[in-house]
Amino acid sequence: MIRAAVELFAERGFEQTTAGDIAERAGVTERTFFRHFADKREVLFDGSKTMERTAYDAILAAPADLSPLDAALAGMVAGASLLEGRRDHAVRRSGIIAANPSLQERELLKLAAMADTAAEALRTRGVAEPTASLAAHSAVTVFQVGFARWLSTEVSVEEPPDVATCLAQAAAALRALT
Amino acid sequence: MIRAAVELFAERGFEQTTAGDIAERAGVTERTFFRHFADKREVLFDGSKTMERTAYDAILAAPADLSPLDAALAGMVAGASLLEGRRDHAVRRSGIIAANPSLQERELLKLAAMADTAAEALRTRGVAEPTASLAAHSAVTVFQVGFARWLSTEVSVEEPPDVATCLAQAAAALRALT
DNA sequence: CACGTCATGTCAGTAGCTGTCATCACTACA
DNA sequence: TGTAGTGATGACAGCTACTGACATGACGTG
Repeated sequence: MIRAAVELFAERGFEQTTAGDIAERAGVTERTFFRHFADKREVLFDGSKTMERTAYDAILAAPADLSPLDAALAGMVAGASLLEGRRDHAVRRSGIIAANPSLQERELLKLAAMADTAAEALRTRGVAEPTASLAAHSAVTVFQVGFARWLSTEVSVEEPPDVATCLAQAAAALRALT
Repeated sequence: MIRAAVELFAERGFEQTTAGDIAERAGVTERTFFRHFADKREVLFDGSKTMERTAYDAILAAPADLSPLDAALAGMVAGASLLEGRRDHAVRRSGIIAANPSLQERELLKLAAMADTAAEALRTRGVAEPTASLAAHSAVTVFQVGFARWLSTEVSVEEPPDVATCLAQAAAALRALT
């Protein structure tokens, strides 16, 4: 169903695709579609929970002497690494989301959830508020900026971009702010 | 209509209130409601455009020797100042939004729009990417954290909290991250 | 072979939202 | 004063996202 949805969204656009269309191409009923996905948008955000947990675990597993921001960033790198081998898919998905405000909303909600989870992990590490929230949000911002850069770099210049490298660059730019 | 909507959302909750209910209490038709608001959620985000523009103008008007982050923060303070005298309303609105994920999505979209606008203002000031985006997003994060703190401080302790003060505290905590 | 349970199909219904046309107030201008 | 244009609203039909309820069939377990 995910594959069917991505295909259709890419062909006709998100709004022009009905839930029935996706179900039909996937060979199931519309009702069945809504039993697997809470709503039509959710079909594009299947792996978000996994990424969230991965980041959470990585933050807890980070060396104890890391600063809150560095620990949160380690979580982001771990989460982003999950997509390392699937750049083409990520690019197409990103294009679909960029073309539709309601999908952007959903993406922002997922990122906010990741920030909340990261803050929770930092608190478990003993970081107090509002430092935990600020570090988590900052790390997610770095994730956004670095990830976008990773997606936008041309592959034609045969220099295979690395997610972790892009995030590190964004992190460096963030530190330069103060 | 905005007043009618806020009342009903507070009484029965967002999902339990239909667009027809709001329209009826406001003395208009459901169709008329949707002519004024793009969707049911939008009724809670009426002033967001104004705040966005205020922040944009303030960033452009900020002293030229301010750092990107400080200029962006000046914009946030200017935007937040619009709500200075309406804390009670902001608190009630915040409670409604916190109780509904789809409203949180919309709020995140508005904040992202503010971040984009702030980044645009910074670029106009001559700030390059990705510094502009990072500074803008960081400033919005400070806005979120500081604003939440402003809303959560008890009024009973007769110490009238100041929006700008709350934002300044959050900004200080952000700087302490690095 | 009987039984539970789990995924799916079917059907009816609600609500968010949109297009279209008619109506009505208000304004401008002859 | 009359008339034409403009903008807001009401009325109505229609589509689609999503949900609840019930029936059916596959499958593993005893």
